[in-house]
Amino acid sequence: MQANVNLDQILEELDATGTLEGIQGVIVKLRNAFGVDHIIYHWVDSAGEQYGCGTYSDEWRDHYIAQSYIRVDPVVIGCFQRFHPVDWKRLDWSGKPARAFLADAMKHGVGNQGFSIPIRGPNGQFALFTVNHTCDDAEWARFSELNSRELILIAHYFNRKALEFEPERKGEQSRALSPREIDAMTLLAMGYSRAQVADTLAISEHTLRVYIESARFKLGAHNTTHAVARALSRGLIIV
Amino acid sequence: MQANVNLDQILEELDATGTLEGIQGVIVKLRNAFGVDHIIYHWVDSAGEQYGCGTYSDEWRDHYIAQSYIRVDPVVIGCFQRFHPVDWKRLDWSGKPARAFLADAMKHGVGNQGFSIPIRGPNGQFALFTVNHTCDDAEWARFSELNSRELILIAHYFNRKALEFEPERKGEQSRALSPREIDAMTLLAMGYSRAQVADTLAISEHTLRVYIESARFKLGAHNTTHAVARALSRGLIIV
DNA sequence: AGCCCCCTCGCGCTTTTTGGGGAGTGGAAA
DNA sequence: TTTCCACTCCCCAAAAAGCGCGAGGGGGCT
Repeated sequence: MQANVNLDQILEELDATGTLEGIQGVIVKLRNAFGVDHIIYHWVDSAGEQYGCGTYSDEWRDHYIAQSYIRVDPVVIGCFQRFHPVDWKRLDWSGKPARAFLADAMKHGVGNQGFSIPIRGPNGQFALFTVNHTCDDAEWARFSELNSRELILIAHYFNRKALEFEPERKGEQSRALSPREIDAMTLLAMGYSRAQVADTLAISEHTLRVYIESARFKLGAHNTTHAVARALSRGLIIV
Repeated sequence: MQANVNLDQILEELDATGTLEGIQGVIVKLRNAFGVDHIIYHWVDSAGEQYGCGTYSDEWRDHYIAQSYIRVDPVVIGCFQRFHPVDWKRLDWSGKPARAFLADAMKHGVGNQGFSIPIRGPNGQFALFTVNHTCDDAEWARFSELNSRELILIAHYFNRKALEFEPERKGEQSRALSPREIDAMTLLAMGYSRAQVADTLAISEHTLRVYIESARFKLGAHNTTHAVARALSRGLIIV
């Protein structure tokens, strides 16, 4: 295990690729460069959709999905509440399902040492970049200390690339909301009732209603809650 | 403007500090090291609370907050929908309020060139790390290309530090939603009416109501729309 | 000048949502 | 074992949201 990596070159190659196969190729190169067992980029969508890319065996990946391990995996759970990269040893493996999961993972060739970086994008996107290896604690500590910064950057670039593959971002361009509509949506998102919003904006409740309906129409929303949700996830309003 | 920075040393110092003043000191050092006009770390809370740290003048900061510029600022709005660092020139400054904001900003000593990095943490936390300067486009392009990676890393470390200071993170760790509550919130955010949600989840509408109320309670929300908005901005659900 | 959009306001009506109760199961943790 | 919590079901009255019909002034763009 040695960190003999030309970061620039790898990031450039990642940047240049336009296919999933290309990304997979970069991952393999990265693994070889770092001299570790596995590198995985794991995209987690809360709708239950997952998209993975990495050097784990196909069996393990399929097994992971089939078992819904994502709801058990301490790496995912732990990283989801953290910001900084985390060593697997510092996670909570005490639960019974967690230990069963770990045993199962090792049986499928997952190494005993791991280092995962949580990454978050717009609209609640969440992903994990993981480096996995088999070695003793001291060696692993040395490795992760040496390379953590490079790995953070690599994780960042991977996610940036992954977001490019996100399908619907470009097609769905909605008209921008008017200032009053933004006010209305914002206050509604803050929990105000229509009466309170109208009062806050110093307009009649009917006028407010017009704004809400107009915003709903522009956003293609079925109801107020939907409109607020869309405005939020499109970044049109900030609460 | 020169990039004569000892990244390791600065990050170490940041890591070692335990006070806001210390962070402020690191920012000033960073600014001097990079030789730019301003460096700002700007935290935007899901409750609308802001917390800033940087070299902008106090007047500008207070003015920014007083004017609720956060809802106008194209940097905030633009970064909120993006993942990768963004040059201010690539943002949409066409709106009238945006231009007024820009003029106001420049009057308060904000430079014409900027480079902002969006950062996201757990529970929908969002922050911006910004480098600001006054120079021509070519020089700025050279600078940002040279330093973008270092800046990403620095932004990452700043946010990590900022999360340590977050007071209520530990106290007000809003209880996570139960699976059914997440289902309910998600479907509501997708625009379904209660009847449709109940139907989709194959439960009675009354039962659904219990979930919604429970979720509302857990999220400290005044009404359903508020609950959905909070769940969204905390990253508990994704639409 | 005409068009389109933004802002503002009115009344009445139907449907949906909400808030106040209460009640029972099963599983997991203390 | 008891005590939580998640999950399921029910009634009723009040509040809120949605939908229909209107109306007019102002600003900007072509």
